[in-house]
Amino acid sequence: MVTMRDVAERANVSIATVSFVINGTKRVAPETRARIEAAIRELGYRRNVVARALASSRTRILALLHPYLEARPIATANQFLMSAAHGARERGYDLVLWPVNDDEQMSHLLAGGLVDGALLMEVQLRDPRVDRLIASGLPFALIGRTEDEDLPFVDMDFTTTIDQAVGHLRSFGHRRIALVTLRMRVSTGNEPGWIMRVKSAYLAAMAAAGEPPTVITVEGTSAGGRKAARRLSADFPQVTGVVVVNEGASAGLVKESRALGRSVPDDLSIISAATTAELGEMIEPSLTVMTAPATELGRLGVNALIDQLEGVPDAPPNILIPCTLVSGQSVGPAPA
Amino acid sequence: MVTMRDVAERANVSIATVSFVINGTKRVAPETRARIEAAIRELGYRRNVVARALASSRTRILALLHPYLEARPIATANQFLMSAAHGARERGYDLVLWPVNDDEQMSHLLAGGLVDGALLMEVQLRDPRVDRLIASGLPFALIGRTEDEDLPFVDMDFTTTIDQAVGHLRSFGHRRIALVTLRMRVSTGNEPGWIMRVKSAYLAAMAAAGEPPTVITVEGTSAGGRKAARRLSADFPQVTGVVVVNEGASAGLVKESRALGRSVPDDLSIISAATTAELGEMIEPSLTVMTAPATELGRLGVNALIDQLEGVPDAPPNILIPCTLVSGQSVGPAPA
DNA sequence: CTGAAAGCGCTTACAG
DNA sequence: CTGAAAGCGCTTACAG
Repeated sequence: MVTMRDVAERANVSIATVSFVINGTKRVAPETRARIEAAIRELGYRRNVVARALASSRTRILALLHPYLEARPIATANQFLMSAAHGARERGYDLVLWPVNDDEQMSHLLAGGLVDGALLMEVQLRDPRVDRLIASGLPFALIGRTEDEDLPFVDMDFTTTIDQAVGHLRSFGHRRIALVTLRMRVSTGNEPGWIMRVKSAYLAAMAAAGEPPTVITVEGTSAGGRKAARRLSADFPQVTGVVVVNEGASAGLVKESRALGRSVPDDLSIISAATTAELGEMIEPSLTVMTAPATELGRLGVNALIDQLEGVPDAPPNILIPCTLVSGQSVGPAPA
Repeated sequence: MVTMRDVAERANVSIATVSFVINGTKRVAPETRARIEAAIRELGYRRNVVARALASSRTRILALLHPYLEARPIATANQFLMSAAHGARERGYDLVLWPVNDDEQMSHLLAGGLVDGALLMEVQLRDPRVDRLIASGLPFALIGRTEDEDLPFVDMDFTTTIDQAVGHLRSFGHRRIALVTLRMRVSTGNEPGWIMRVKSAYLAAMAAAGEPPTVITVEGTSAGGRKAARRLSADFPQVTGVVVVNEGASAGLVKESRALGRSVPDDLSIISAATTAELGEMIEPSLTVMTAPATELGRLGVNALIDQLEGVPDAPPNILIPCTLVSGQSVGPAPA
């Protein structure tokens, strides 16, 4: 292994000077710099990240924490990861996906000193991970919001998204519009904050429209989606439009509705929000979707975190971004 | 931050002794150990992972490298990640997903000293990453195989999988059976090794059956799947059975076949291999799938890597695991 | 069974 | 503009 010492010897300087040119932390005479850079090239030197981390007490590694990786489809989560990783790299950081499933693993990660900061996805209304994060003193940013919104976050703009989804259906003449969203098998408060926010936005939109609301929550699986279809058909036959905010259940909902003899979109119009266009295309008929702003959120989230780490003075305020409508074949005129 | 020194002082021992009890690396008198453990508890001490890494030149961090995260659906990749992460943790390691997209990032990762080893997914026949890995001296294990199979790997057993898929279709009376697999936009040799292996296995199976082969390669998207359906319908109308090994294209293939007036499975039977059951359920009709052994491969891969790191003498030989058939509604008797 | 000390490969005041 | 040196928080021969 070639170390900074090797480079220093070859360039006839001290290791401090080598460090200065590598990091650009101090002015170095051009000729000296050139000699050092040549030595680095010739030796193929690469700075040891671990030693640097110990000496500077900064690792420049950021952890992305996502709790539900095994449980549900996560088409958007990968977009988020890649976007955040790119953003991190541009600013000299590595962002890695760190599987963390329990308290012990969380402690290990937080106390180990291996990451400079954390990006939390699927934030819950009352999120014990956030408490730990705060207690540990590790800088973090949230993708999503807790109950109180005084922590640094970026998030989807659910109000705008739901308004647009409902508005889109209403523009096709639909009046009875249901919401199908996610049910978690966790205690109240431990569910992702977006579920509550989606419901609120939906209820507000229906109130504004003067129509009665219908909320159905099911698991984020095809089986969950089928269950939702049966409930809609059996208990709410008047409903002609559905807003789904449940990535994993959308396919099952469409399939089972059709199996029950309800044509999509002739009998039932469906719009799936907070998902990807590619996922919508997998379904028959291709879903009208509202694509999640995963790429934008990834960048914003990681930048918010790094701003914080680097003490950027005018860190931007918390930001909300709505989903984007992509028309498919699952929305049509309300049946007469 | 509470350090080992703090613990040592409180327990009236040297930091060496603290280190010994934390790591269990040396016999320590029971009373001393108890005193130290009490001090650790009382101070809430957690070992600094970075310092440990520098001192021991081991970080106990493993990187999972996956090149195509942005490009294609990766339902199985997450299963793999979670399984490997669990396996790593049981042996005292952390396994993280490290987004690496180019040479520079690869060098950074390999030379930085931050990871003890790497697990490579989507291995190509001639994989430049493998060359770099070898050159860097970093231990690694492959999920998949390069052209020459002399490197440590675990992989799917494509021969058995394809034999079973073809056999399953033939047991329903199908004779003309096509293969739909993945086309990469990369130069030959740089494509994932499994593509070639799947083709070979398929060709061998058809030869054994005495039937002419039909191979169609398309992108791993819904659009790619639709294209495959059109080609099948237009150019190979005699084909009544299809084996798909292209996770992202399976939905499009089914959709477009039906749109072309070909019922699944009445006119066309489809079996999708190397995917997940949940993905199969999203499609109408639910696909008969062969689920990828992602969980097993994750464990085996990470164990092979750790065995190597720890110099386990009888490291198991390379292992191949076939997919598992899960019947859906997409396979039926061949049309008369 | 325990400790003193060197060392892992860097960064960073401090001095010149 | 450059260098000598302390220090980051551990591990690990070595000695006793």
